[in-house]
Amino acid sequence: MLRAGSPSPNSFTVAFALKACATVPALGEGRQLHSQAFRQGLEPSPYVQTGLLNLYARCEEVALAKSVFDGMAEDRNLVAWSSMIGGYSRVGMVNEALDLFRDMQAAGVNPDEVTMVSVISACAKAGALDLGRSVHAFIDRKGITVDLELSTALIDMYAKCGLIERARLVFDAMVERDTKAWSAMIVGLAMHGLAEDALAIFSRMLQLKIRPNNVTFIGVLSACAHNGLVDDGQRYWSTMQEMGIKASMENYGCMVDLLCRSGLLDEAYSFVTIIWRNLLVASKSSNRTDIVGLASKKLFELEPQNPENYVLLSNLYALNSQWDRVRYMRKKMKDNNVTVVAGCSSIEINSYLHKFVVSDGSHPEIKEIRVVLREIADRVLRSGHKPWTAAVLHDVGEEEKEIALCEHSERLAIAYGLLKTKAPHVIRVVKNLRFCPDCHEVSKIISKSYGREIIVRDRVRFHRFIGGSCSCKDFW
DNA sequence: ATAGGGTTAG
Repeated sequence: MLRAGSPSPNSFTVAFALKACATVPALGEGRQLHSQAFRQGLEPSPYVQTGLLNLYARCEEVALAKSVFDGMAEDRNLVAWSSMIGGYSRVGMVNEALDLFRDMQAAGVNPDEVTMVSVISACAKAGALDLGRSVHAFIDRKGITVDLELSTALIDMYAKCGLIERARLVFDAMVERDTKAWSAMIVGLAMHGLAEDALAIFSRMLQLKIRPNNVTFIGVLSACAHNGLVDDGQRYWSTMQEMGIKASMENYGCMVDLLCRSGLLDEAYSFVTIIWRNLLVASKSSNRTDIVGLASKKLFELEPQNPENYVLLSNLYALNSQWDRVRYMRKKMKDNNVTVVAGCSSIEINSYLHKFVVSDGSHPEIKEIRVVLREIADRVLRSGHKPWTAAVLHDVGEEEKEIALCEHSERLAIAYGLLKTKAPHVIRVVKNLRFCPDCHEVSKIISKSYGREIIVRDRVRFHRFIGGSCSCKDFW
């Protein structure tokens, strides 16, 4: 159209083209459209504005989205607010999303079900149960329609926040369910180790002729993996092929996991050679140094710049007290100019999320937090644990321990929780860092010495520690 | 004829 020279695009044309870019998403093309719109003088149109805002929000360019949003000043309507909140939610900037949600109400704009999807999904990402519950109450109070998408977001939120029963209630109340809704429920149940329920739901889904997709099978296969159902898992894998559903990288990963957990390491190895990293994770506790060596070699050949590989292998060595190798990994990272984005733990107190990263001294109450860490260490020592375990809980001088273990984000978050919350007795910590070998052991010990329940959620599922007993099915 | 939303292993 531009090449033909006529007709000239108008605000409709640009808005539609922007939507296309947002859907792909295609940031480069979108930016060209932005300048095109500017040259054509179409930028002031509210539809072009929200088109641009949404383009940047969907491309996870929150700074750009925010600048468009700020430029809209008086023209901010429901769509603009929702799109911006969705942008923050998408990149995990939960507090920003929720602040904006409050600003929106203060500005007198009433949220609708689309807005609430982003808000609920922000709570899900954060594992913020109290917030999520109060937002759900808000939805009911305002009479906002809980439609298909919002129900799915609620299922996901309750599942990720640990209330699988509530997730189930939302699912059961739905009048219409599509593939994503079923998948959210199945993945949620799998995450909680409820394989039987997950598989029952899946077979109901098939009976109702709802077509599953690869995400559904992630739930199904991980449910099998968590519960040692190798044969079932392999059967579902065939089902997936028979249904013509193309396996994603994650699906392959589930299979490797499934086989490794049942001790079938050699089968996993030959199952698919491209999933070297999964193999590396799974061979952590297998003493198969041959597989560890080969997989890490392959990994570094394939992805020399991916910090996860270095962290994973470093933690693996730390777990086996091979400190010279840990040091070597650090050096190798430095030499290859690889930097790690620190893992983050967060804890929700009075509807606000406090985030911690490893060795982070920037928290305003860090002094008090360190006091609690020391107090925890004392208690742990008194309750008969090895000095080493206690040393893990607060800063240690010895280089080796320091490398692997000092002031983990999770411990900082737990200490802060103990500092700020007397009741209820449950501490919920959300953790992003993967491949962390010692966290769950330590959480269990802290839980026992304080007689308080600590729930740690990582990307995998919940680990519940109650006074020393552990309901986690395959506690490492 | 125009805008915003949900599920993804370890």
